[in-house]
Amino acid sequence: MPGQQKPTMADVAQLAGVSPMTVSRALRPNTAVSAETRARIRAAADELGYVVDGTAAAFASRRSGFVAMTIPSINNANFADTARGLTEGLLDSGLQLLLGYTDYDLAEEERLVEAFLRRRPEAIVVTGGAHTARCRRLLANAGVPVVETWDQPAAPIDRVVGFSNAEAAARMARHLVERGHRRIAFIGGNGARDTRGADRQRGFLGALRDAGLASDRLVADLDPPISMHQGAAAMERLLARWPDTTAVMCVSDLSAFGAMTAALRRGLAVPERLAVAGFGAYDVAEIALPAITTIDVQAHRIGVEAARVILEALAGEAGDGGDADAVADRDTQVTVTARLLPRASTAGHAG
Amino acid sequence: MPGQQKPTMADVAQLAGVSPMTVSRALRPNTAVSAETRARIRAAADELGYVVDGTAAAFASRRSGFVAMTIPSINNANFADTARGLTEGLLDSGLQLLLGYTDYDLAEEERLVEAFLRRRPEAIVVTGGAHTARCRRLLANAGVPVVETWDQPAAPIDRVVGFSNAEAAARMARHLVERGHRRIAFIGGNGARDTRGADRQRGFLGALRDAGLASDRLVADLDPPISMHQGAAAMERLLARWPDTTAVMCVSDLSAFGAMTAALRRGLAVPERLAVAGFGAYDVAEIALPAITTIDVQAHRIGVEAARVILEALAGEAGDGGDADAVADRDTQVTVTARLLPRASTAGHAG
DNA sequence: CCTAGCAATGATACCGGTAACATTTTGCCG
DNA sequence: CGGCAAAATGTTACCGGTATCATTGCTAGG
Repeated sequence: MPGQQKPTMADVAQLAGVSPMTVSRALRPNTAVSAETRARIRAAADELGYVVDGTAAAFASRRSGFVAMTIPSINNANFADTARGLTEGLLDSGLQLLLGYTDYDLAEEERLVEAFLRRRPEAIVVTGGAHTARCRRLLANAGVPVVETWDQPAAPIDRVVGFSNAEAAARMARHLVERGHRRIAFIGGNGARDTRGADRQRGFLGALRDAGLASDRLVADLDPPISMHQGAAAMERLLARWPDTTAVMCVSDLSAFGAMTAALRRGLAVPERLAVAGFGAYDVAEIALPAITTIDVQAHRIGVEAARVILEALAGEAGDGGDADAVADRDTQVTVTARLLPRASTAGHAG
Repeated sequence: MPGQQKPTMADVAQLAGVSPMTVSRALRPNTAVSAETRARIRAAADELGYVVDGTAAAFASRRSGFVAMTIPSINNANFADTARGLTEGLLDSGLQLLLGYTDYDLAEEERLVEAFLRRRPEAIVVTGGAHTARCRRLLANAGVPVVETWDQPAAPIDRVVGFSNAEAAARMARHLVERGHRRIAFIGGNGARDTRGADRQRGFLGALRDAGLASDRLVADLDPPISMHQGAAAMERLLARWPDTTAVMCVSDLSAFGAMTAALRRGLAVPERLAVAGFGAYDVAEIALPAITTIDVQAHRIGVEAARVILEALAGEAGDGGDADAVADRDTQVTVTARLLPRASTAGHAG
């Protein structure tokens, strides 16, 4: 068996008594081949154990069948949900997802985007609106639809599916203020790497100032990906420095859970003595005891919408193309609403 | 700008005053090109904004540069860790990971494997040793190294990097028995879909019987992926049916965390009244209050080892090939040790 | 000074499909 | 039953690199 080569389309064509072109058609959907011929060709292919060489097909058709996506971390339920939504949204189109993670590093993102572009993807999805200058240039010149997600960049490269991290975090600040808190802190990350986290921090602290409160209670030197461990450690430092804090928002639910358990271990009652809020609507925030107030950014939906935006862009390209500029913003700049989910960890009233 | 086509190697060659073949060499590592020529070609490529067409390169060289991997769920820290380990292990080789998830469905795995094979991957990594008959055949005939992970199949297709789920769970059963527990339960999943979970259940219950204990306290009708929510719901049912249970192992840390919080909400002290154990060494198990006893399967290492196994297989292939059969089992059948991590959730002594 | 041997580069022939257009067959209608 | 449009199939050229082998120039050793 190992002696013989893989069969090609020509072999199948010969066995089925048709031309290679007809085989090519028969093995793809939406092509004009009679049912009888198609069945015969399928049988011949099965008999030979023939599998289409996607590499050759991609080369000949100038269509790779790939959609490339970069996310900061593969090990993150939020981004995984977005990737899942994108995969699902692309399912019927025959497009396959090429996934890579940047480790929250823009230089790594640039390398990854460059590697992806070699594969001639038919669209590219990136996380966030912050990129190196060269990466921006690569994306802009790629000649395929680009979707920035999880953010609302001031200067989008092309399409956007996201929300305002700053505004969502500001809403959480107001939530805490409304519950009577006055000594409010934020636990976040090293903004240079996690720009979305930095946006949240900015929005949160800005809202505190707008409410006339101090915004200096800040522990924000964690390196992303920000983990439960880091949240716990940050809470220790926060309490050491500002022991009279009554409420804290964390940059994600994971750090919020870590922070909350650290407080509980110290004997601080949540929410009575200390209110805790997170971000991202992870499962752990709902199941934790007490359940953690958070913001649901609809990560899965971001992926689904990104898929829709891509398919529309590709369909538009394939069409007459005359109306490309007439496409309304709502079709290329999609805002996904982030919802505040009040839970037990911020229930009751401070003071 | 949009009017002109993408430059090709021939354009770069002309600008640099060399043949296309030399350009091809200059843009790849480990090729005989003088430093001076290489620099000139790099400059020309930059000037034109040339990017190698990986599709054409893959076609011409009959090497796709892909390693395909299927995992049950993308939204799972364990499998994500394995994928990360694999990516890291392949980093220097220039191989890129093509990742897909099966949703714990063998039919879906078959579809995915088939789609991947079209891309002519240079190796395939799958999760577990259970596959449809056709999927096994596809993998066996793929003509590339196949690595089954996270398991120790009785009849491996090719290479294996894994551990015995049954044995690891049995160890946890003995751990609970040693701590004096006699009324021990298991919370698991629908075995038809999650075969590794079923192995754990089997190993756990078998060890209970070996210890002379009853093995009928079982809630195992959850559909994977088994979530925190499901763990909580399962605990409710477990306590309703067998209220005097003193210890429970869950098929994963996520369900264990859900189960534990459900018990705590009911006022059952953990571990004093009810011991809880999980599987997988997720972050949440370490940070939870109390911390959850678990088993660390070294998910990341599984990925790293799989990468090593693949690279060795590919290197062996490229070599003289005379000694292929002489490769020791330890190089193709790798066992990763699963370690029990005793924590607070099973501390103390029952009765 | 000659030549073996290696490094650097070039010429040629593909890799295995698909786009685009040409041709044949089928089906439908007046 | 003729004729024409649509469906089905075939022909041709080409996608953009790389493997392979040939060629050239140069260096080191005798």
